[in-house]
Amino acid sequence: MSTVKVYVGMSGGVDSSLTAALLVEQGYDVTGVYMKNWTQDLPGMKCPWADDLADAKRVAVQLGIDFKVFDFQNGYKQKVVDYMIDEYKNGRTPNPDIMCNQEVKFKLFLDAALEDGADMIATGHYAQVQDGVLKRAIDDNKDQTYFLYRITHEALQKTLFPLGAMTKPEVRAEAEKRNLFTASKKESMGICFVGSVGIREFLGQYITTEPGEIIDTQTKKSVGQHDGAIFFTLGQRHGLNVGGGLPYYVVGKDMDKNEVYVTRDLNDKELWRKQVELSSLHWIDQKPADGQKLQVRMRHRASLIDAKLKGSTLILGEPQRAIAAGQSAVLYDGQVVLGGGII
RNA sequence: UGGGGUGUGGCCAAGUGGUAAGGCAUCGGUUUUUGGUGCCGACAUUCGGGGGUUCGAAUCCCUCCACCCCAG
Repeated sequence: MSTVKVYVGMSGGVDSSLTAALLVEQGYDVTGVYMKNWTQDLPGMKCPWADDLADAKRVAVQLGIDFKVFDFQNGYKQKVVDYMIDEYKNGRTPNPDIMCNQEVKFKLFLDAALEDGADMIATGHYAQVQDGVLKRAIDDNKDQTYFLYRITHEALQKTLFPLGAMTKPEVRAEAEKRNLFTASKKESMGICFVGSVGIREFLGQYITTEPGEIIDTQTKKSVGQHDGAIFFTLGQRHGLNVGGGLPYYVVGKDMDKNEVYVTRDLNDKELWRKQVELSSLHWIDQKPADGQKLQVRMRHRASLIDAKLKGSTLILGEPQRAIAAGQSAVLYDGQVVLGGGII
């Protein structure tokens, strides 16, 4: 039988570098692909993508595999960046990385790879896949399934996650053992295209904002002014610039009035939810039964908590803090990722 | 220009003779793919101004200034 052709998404980090190395060792016909996503080139700001591309290429050369660059700038801008900006405009708090996986990595990239002759794709995600079923990674600490719940069953059938059974320290060690150029590269964080600018400044470039009142819900009085309600999300503490006494936390906002509501009460009802409505439900394999006992993760790296889904209402076993509209609830049945929805 | 009160870093606030707590905010770092949270660190040579007493004062005295309350 002929060898399976796998296209590996290489970001220039350790994880995807080792992913490619492992696949080569396992006998696959590997091609490295750097996805050129949309970035914002600001004067005076150094964009790391060029370095990442160079790193990815360097590793590919090291491994002796083919290397390509796929340009997804337009798709990425439309599906991820614009989505994010729109959500913020509507007063919500989106998760662009989930959208990036759904729309770019496991759609655009997958399609482009297949078109280019690949049989499968692979990425350095910490997750496991088995017969099109997504499962949590062995390394609980690194599990990235939260970001992957909106991938389709079909896409997963053509996907490999070679790192799913490894822990991060093992990955580092194996990368070092192979002298991969990226072995000790620092972990990347934050929204890639926003870079070091910060979400505030980024949004500020696409949306004109006006100052508005910050209102204490306990006293109903204004305690200060903000520079745009769009910049604040549920549970947020910093950036209000209001001093004195105890800290204030955002408990809500009114985009039309451009008002941000805050409280000093850590137990404020708005801050703790035990029930949330989900929309845009997505199931990888099949929908769980109504009322079935499940586990849910309300944010990346949060622990799994018991929950039940009735219709589109998610009932949590214990109250969760600062569950903002636009964020995702990802449902699990043990190790299996069922899918989830947007709050 | 009658009586009372207050004035400590951007904000709140300890400290009443012994050489400026703490909190909030802010800034930086960190939590190893979102927002946010949390955590760690930095942050007043100076206590409304000016004199004086004292070995030594934010703390005592004098005086000026500012603000608040009550009265009229």
